[in-house]
Amino acid sequence: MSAVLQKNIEQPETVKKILKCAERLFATKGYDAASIRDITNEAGVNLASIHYHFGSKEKLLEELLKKKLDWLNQERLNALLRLERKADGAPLRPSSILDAFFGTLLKMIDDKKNGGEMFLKLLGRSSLEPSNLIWSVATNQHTDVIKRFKIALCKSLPGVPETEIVWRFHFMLGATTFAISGNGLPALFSNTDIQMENTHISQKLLMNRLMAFLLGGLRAPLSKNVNTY
Amino acid sequence: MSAVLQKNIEQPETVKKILKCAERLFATKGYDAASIRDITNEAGVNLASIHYHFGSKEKLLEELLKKKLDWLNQERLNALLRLERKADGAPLRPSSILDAFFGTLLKMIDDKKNGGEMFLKLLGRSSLEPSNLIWSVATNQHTDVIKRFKIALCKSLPGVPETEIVWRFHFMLGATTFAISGNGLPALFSNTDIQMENTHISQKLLMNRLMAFLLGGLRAPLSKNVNTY
DNA sequence: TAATAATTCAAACGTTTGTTTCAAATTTTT
DNA sequence: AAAAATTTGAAACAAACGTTTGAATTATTA
Repeated sequence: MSAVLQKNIEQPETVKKILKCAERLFATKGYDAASIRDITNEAGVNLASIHYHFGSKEKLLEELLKKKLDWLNQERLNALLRLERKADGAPLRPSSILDAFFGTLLKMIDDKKNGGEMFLKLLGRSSLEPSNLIWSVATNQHTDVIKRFKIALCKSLPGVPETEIVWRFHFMLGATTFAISGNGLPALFSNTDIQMENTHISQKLLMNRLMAFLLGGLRAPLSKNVNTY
Repeated sequence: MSAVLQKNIEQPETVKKILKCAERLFATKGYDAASIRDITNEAGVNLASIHYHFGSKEKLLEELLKKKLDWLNQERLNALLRLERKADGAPLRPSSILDAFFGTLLKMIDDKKNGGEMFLKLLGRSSLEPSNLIWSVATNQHTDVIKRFKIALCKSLPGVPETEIVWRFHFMLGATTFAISGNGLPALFSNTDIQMENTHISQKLLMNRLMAFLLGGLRAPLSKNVNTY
């Protein structure tokens, strides 16, 4: 009987090994370029085991993303609820909201045991891929979490139109994605006079830098022409 | 004799058709997913013509990116030089510099004739791809242009450390990339209460929004902890 | 117009891809 | 211990991939 049908009862050794290697290979080589032979070879399991345990290569990626996204958005929601409980009805500070949303994400970088950095690279890559698989695994739970953050931001920034906040949310996602998986800048400035601390980016330092940037962008004065559309 | 060796003498009809279709297909499906059969079929040319005219599929992508990047960075440089000539030695306003760099990029969206929007999507996608092909076509000319902008920003923002400016440059690139090729947000907020004008984003409106955000991020107060590294 | 070069064409090449098959091995249940 | 279900294993599958070939065709040159 195929194991695809019975889920979450236990995680056999083989499944764990596949998930771990698939995560790293998808992140480093990209989904298309990482073949299931690469994955099974590196995991030391049989070629057919991916189809046996997951059904297909695409299902494997979906499960990978879904599992971590579920966890991430639950963490985000918890952080937001904690803030709102403490604020007791009052609007939150924008920096607190960003910290709950993007800070929770960035904290995963240092989760080496669970391959946090690999996941973040994979997440960033998937966000721009045309197949849009990242959004196909977005459940109602995820969109609900996003919506709660949007509402919190609107309350936190009265006077800024909701549409504007949504756009800036979008921009912040882009900046964060590049901050995580952007291999662009180091390459761009290699062999020049800038020395980047890119061998291992300290999560705390990167987070401080990114947060200052995001907050500045989020709170930027509105363009005069925005409402003349 | 292979046409790969003799360049820029003229652009046969076949080459133009290939470039046009390849640009759109690479942008919409991604480099891996867009097969040379897709391209040649849609272009109405023979399967072998890609190898005859370009040498390989990868060379085709390289040529595609290189041609437009050359043009883009030349435009950027011209805009910057124009600003510096007018300023006559004085530091430029940050908004002017961002306008020269990112504004020049965003203007390409409306260049329908030359498939500007398709190129921008392709550019954004390529930036995060692990193969890092986008940086392999970066000539000295390109890095020189980037470096000039970095210097201009440093002059424009005394008191902000160069390293910080480089990072914020990185963040701005990410936000801009998502602004262009981010299919994330519309999907995220579909079926909700937000209506996005996403069928065709007005370049001018998007640019105003993005510029306000970038400028806010660039000029954000420095995080206290940044220099305690 | 004859000769030469450049281009197009259909067909096939050898790999690699994700997937399937079915028997062997292992684990679990009875 | 016997039986049943689950998991692994090696091999092969069909399809799609980028690439190559060599003859036919078109364009250029002499």
